[in-house]
Amino acid sequence: MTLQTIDRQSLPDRVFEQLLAEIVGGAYPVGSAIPSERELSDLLGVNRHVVREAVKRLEQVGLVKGMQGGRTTVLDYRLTAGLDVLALLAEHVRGVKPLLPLLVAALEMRAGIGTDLVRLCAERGAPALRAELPAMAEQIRQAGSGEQLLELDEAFWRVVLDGAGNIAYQLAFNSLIRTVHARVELSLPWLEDELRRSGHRGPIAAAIAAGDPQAAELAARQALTPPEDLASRLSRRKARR
Amino acid sequence: MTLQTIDRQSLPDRVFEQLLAEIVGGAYPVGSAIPSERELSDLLGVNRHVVREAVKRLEQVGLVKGMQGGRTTVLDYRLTAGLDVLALLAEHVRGVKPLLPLLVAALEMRAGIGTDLVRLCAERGAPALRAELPAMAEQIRQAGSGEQLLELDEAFWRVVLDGAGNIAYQLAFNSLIRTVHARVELSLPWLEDELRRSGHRGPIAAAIAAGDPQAAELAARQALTPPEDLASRLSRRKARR
DNA sequence: GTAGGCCAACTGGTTGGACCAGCTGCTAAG
DNA sequence: CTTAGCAGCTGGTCCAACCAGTTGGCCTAC
Repeated sequence: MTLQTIDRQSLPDRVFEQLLAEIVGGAYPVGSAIPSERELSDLLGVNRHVVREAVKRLEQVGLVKGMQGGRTTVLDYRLTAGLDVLALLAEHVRGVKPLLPLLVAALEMRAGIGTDLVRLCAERGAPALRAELPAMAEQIRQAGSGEQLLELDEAFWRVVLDGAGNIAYQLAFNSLIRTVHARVELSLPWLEDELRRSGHRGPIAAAIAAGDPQAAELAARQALTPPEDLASRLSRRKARR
Repeated sequence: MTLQTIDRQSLPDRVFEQLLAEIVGGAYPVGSAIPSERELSDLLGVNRHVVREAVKRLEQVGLVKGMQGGRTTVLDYRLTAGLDVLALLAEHVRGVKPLLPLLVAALEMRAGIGTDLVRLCAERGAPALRAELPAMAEQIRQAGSGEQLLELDEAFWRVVLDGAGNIAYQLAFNSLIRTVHARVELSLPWLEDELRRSGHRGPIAAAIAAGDPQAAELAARQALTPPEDLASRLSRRKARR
């Protein structure tokens, strides 16, 4: 038998997930009110403090808005939520149909900020730091495939992020990484494809190390731009499982 | 006397802010533990549930990590936090020195995703939607200056976001908007500058309406790229107050 | 002397119940 | 018919426990 880590979710976590699924699933339309804390407490058989914590989390990520005395109402997350919800959505959305657009959007954004990042890194990264990249790319090439690729690729980008020296990009990258990790079964095969297709980050690393912003940008664009048929390819993979 | 809205912050909000300021201020280095819930409860003269809620918020945004039985320790937010913290940092960081890099980073990111956005919108936005933009640009031109500019500019970008049809960018935009709004006194004058300098979104709107991705990208790059001396200009403004 | 297990004293997690504070809609007085 | 006001909701805060893990030191057994 294979042992696996048991997920020890706290009660508020589980309540949060249920409410999140209900909300993004459309059970509570924008503008409508979710059940009161006491009601949820009864319904879920859990203390009011617990549901309170869960609701507060929803509030913080921008999915609902509560006010003292009034009810807690559902917001349009596309207008109020920050990038952090993307991972939550990817993780808890049910069914492939609504999931694919999320992942494609994340990849598209990764491509956009990725090209900008390599340019910035090539322009202003410290030479010693930039010189590390080719070796890391070589490591990626040798890794071949598997979960280790995710780690190595992330490490590669963290160095680039360091070189670019932009905290906003750094934080956005964390959000995107979390989104991708939320669905490894979909994102890992795609990453393997991408790396194989584009020279395992080699061209990007070389251009940055050489301090050539234009070349780096070009290499990144070629490597990261999601192919036209990405959506269909991802869904085929999913269907094959 | 001029009346102003009184900020009715909840207790957890205020505790959260204090802890946030302490942490980003370096009072608790990465890896160290913050005081226990009971200790904070005593220290701040507030119920444990209140400090608990505040700590939970810190945990959710990725600034600390707690576990049952163990203490709650501080994380390196640059590695663990999502883009949502940027606004929190901008709002609660004290002093101009650490603030400016944050705003410059946000502007840089806005430029990066902005150029990508207008391209996507020009490529795949519905013609009717794209046709709205020139009129909105004209509105911006006529507005001249003032807080209304922020609203009009935001509305403009929301239409572009709609046309680009990328949820990740949409959410990231919300995070950036919040960052900018956190320091209106700095961001508004800069926005006025930018709009005046770049034709009040007119060139961008025209290119998108014409369905010309390359032209749109070029116009956005010219309009949004922060000038070299941005940091010094912002600080001079600040000093002048 | 040291490796090992065990226990006490922390930590955060959860519960119940009470009361405060503010919104909302019904209702009774004008 | 209008309107002031109260009743019954909502979320916000408090208190006082107890449960459930982690940690570190003591203390035994080798």
